[in-house]
Amino acid sequence: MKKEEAIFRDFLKTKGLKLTKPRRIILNAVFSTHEHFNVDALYDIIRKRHKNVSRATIYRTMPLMIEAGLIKQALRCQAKDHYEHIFGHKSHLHFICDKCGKIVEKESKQVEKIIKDLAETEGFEIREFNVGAKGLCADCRS
Amino acid sequence: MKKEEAIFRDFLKTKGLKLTKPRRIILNAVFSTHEHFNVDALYDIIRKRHKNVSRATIYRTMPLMIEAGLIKQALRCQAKDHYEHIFGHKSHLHFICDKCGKIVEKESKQVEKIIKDLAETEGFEIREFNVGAKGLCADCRS
DNA sequence: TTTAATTTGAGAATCATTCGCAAAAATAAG
DNA sequence: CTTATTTTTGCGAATGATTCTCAAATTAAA
Ligand SMILES: [Mn+2]
Ligand SMILES: [Mn+2]
Ligand SMILES: [Zn+2]
Ligand SMILES: [Zn+2]
Repeated sequence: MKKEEAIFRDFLKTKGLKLTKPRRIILNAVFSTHEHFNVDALYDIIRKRHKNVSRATIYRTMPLMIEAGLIKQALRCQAKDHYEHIFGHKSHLHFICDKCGKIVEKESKQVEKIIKDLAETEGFEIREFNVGAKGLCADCRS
Repeated sequence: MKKEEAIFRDFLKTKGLKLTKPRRIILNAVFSTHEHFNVDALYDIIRKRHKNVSRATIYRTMPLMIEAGLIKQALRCQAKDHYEHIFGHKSHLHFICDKCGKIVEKESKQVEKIIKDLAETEGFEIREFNVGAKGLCADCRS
């Protein structure tokens, strides 16, 4: 059993929930990608594998995987929520190109540290960072 | 004429657009608040003043005011886009409480500087920062 | 196998935002 | 002050992502 599956199973158990077949299929789809994804993308991946899971179930599963600490809401693009892995990935910030939609990722321990400190002085408990900027990517500028 | 109106008028002129009555009403509503606002909130403010502007027009005006540099998309809350002033306000980051919805603002020149530098090395031109975190506010933790 | 609790799929319902279009307003010209 | 041209507006319909409802299916326990 893959590590993320163990994490998910354990999380579900603490909530009195079950690691069902559809949930396992969704989990595999989620961790088969290495980019940002949205519900429709997962739906397509699952269909291509000749599995069948309804969109409703995918929608219902995202918050569970977020609460389990496996994924997070990364950004909103084309009116859709996009997610990304947390498990096995470093935190980073996003530069989103308004013109072509491209997303550039950058790491910065510093930014995160500063935000953490600010949160602490405020008594705020951070669950999910959301750091980035919108604008024009290098290609679209020229 | 207030400064923001002059800015808006000048911006519109460069685009061959007109500073109409509805646009002026919306502008006043926008700058009558000093908090984050959404389209419905503006609609209510306008109605209370016995003016009448359709939601469609408000929706159409937001992108104009953004491009004019007067406001920005601040965050998304309860499935609605929320905006805030840029003109006359310092840039800041948002801590959003998942439980009660409260938003705490914090300034940090440092964070902005680091992000700017990262963008520069990437050749990315920033138009709008989006920095913050979601979690639990001090009140909701206890 | 029986039972009780949870989950699922299908489609309907929501709801913010966008669109289409004919009527109104703004601006320029005469 | 007209007339002509362009832009804008309001209305309501359309869109589309997400959520909800609920009966049937699955799961795990007894
Ligand atoms: Mn990312
Ligand atoms: Mn703010
Ligand atoms: Zn681009
Ligand atoms: Zn709170």
